[in-house]
Amino acid sequence: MESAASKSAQLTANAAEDLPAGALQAKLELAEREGRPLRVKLGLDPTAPDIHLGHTVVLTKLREFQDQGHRVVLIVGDYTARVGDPSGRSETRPVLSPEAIIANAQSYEAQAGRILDQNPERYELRYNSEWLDMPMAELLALVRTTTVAQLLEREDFSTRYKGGSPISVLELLYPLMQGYDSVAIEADVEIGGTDQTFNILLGRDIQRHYGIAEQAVLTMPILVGIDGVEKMSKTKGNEIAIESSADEMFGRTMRLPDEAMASWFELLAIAPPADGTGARDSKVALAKAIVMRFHDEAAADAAEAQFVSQFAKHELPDEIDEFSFAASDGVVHLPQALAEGFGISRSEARRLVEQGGVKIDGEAVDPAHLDVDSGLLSGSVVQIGRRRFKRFMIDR
RNA sequence: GGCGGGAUGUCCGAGUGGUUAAAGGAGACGGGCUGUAAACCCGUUGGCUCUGCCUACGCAGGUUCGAAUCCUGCUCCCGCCA
Repeated sequence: MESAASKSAQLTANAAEDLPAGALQAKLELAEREGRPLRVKLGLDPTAPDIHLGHTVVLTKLREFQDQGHRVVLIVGDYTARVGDPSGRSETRPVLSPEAIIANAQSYEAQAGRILDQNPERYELRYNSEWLDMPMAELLALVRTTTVAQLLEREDFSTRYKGGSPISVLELLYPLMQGYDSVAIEADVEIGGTDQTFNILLGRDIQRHYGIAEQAVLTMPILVGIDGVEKMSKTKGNEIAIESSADEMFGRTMRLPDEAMASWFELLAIAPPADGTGARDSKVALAKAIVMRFHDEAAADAAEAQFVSQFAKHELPDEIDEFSFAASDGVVHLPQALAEGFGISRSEARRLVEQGGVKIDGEAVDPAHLDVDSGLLSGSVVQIGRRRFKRFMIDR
């Protein structure tokens, strides 16, 4: 049987920090001694309904715990989402309606099932409203576990405080509530991104105040988005959703800056190509591996072929959505048709035409001729830039 | 309770009566180059029935030939002192 030390080493291999040092290994030893699985906690912020690669970094780590026989406890922060987590943000997040939170959580759980083992032996899902919707007296008991000075140690709080930016009491409460989650479910280990380090560590203090064994902390590095700079997130538009199509996954991966590739290979636990492989080929390998993970090998090959034909050879994509346009007098005013077909404004359509960004069947549109014969346009492929295509069909 | 500061376009941020659809930056988008990378160059970035018109600088009203800029009221936000 594998030793706790080697299991621990395996789990911390691509992690950012294992706090306090050795705590994880101690927990693993404890589990062995007591012959029980560890309860490994992950808090979910139910604001974004779609799981993207950034989420999978932590989920994959949880899966490793499951594969070692431990039990994952997902906490849907339905109650805390009414507060807003200020992590890494300079401003307060908007609050969500209870309906939206539940819908998001369900969608999240369904998608998380693609990575996690949802066998009840190894998996548990809880909503923190279950215990956070507490009487005032209990809240006060929670609040007295922590001092303001402790909270202000958190970097973004202290930065904002020093800079004279607002910090609401509600935000200060967030780490306390998250910590109480660990009390409620008696977490042995809590996992999160490095931006959660403070919150997770504070959870230990709170557990101690409640007379519960302190959790081990394991943080994972943050995966940058396809812009190569910012944390992957849907609001920044730099994400790759695990539900997206093979072509989209492939294409979006290819837009990743070279410098970010190494971190993607590591955090997504994809074997990097042999030394000496060129940057572009490495990226292709990365893109294929990602597609393979969420689709299959055939899809990955197809996506690569599609990519090569479309972007290297400048051929049309295999599948082009149709757009039916209405034509009166047998003439179509292009800005209007483009606006309707691509969901942009007419002014924007005009600008694109002027800049030579609009092509009909591969021919750049002449800005002087914005009215085109509807019969000629019908059946043509209209393209904006490199990535947007629509087959225009006359609507009889 | 007292004092002070603020609300501008996707974001940040200039602008205190007149070529201001609003400097500059970021981001984004289009073109060139290319590996849908980076770097670099050029251009665009409120809407429209587009040599012009409409809308826009927290909300409402007012002064003025003319206001994001001045006045009044309102809403919201923030800091400091207590």
